[in-house]
Amino acid sequence: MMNITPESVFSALANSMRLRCVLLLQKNGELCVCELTQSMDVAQPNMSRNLALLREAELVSDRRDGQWIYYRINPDLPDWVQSILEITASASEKIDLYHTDQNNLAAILKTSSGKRCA
Amino acid sequence: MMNITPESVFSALANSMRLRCVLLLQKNGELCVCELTQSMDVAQPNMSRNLALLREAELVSDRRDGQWIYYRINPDLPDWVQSILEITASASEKIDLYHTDQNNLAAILKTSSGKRCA
DNA sequence: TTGATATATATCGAATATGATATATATCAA
DNA sequence: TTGATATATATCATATTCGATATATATCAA
Repeated sequence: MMNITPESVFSALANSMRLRCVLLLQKNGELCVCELTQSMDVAQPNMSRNLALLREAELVSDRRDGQWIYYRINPDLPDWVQSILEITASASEKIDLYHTDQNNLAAILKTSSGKRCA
Repeated sequence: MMNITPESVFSALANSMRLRCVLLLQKNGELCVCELTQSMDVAQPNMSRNLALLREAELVSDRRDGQWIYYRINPDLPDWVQSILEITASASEKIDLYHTDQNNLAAILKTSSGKRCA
């Protein structure tokens, strides 16, 4: 639909919540909305809305599996976008907030062994 | 003043005019405000305002030389930001608008041989 | 069918960003 | 000094973004 351009990529990533989503997805592969919502401790409609924006920017893609909708980094991203995401992930390692998200997610994934979400 | 973070970088670049400035500066080194303004054919206060935002985000630095204020890409950028700018420049080569800016600038630099601005 | 869960969408108000215009400041040249 | 040029800042109206809330949709299980 919409072409991926530097401006569209930067606009999509110029928001803390969307950036946190992208970092979690990049590090952990596919995640469902409730896992993202719980890891980041945000309101579900807000999460859905920002995931929709990331999807419209073509940075992520989704698939339904039963009740759950799994999001992942769009596997067909142009090389330059993938490079930007990798650089961003590496630069974000110094920032506490992202560690908290990752730790929360790890706890959720461990606890829910088998069944998703609480 | 303000720390450079992925979010601050993306916010600064998530605007067409600021992105065009950054690309021109990256490709041509130091440029004064009037050169940028004329190359991009935008209003001068708008240009100054967006350059100020880029400066506050620490993506560019400036120096005064007489009546002119020259902007350049901040030479002390962290490596990861420099990498993002390089990737962006390369990805932007397919986009016409940036070529127009560059061509306009080239014409201005050629014409004004010696003295800056019209 | 009913109820529960997961997710999306609509709406609204507050906050923020934006471009246009007017004005101020700084430098230079005469 | 005066006037011209280069740039910055202030103001304002509009547009966009954002989070919160309410509601709708979709799937599953009973």
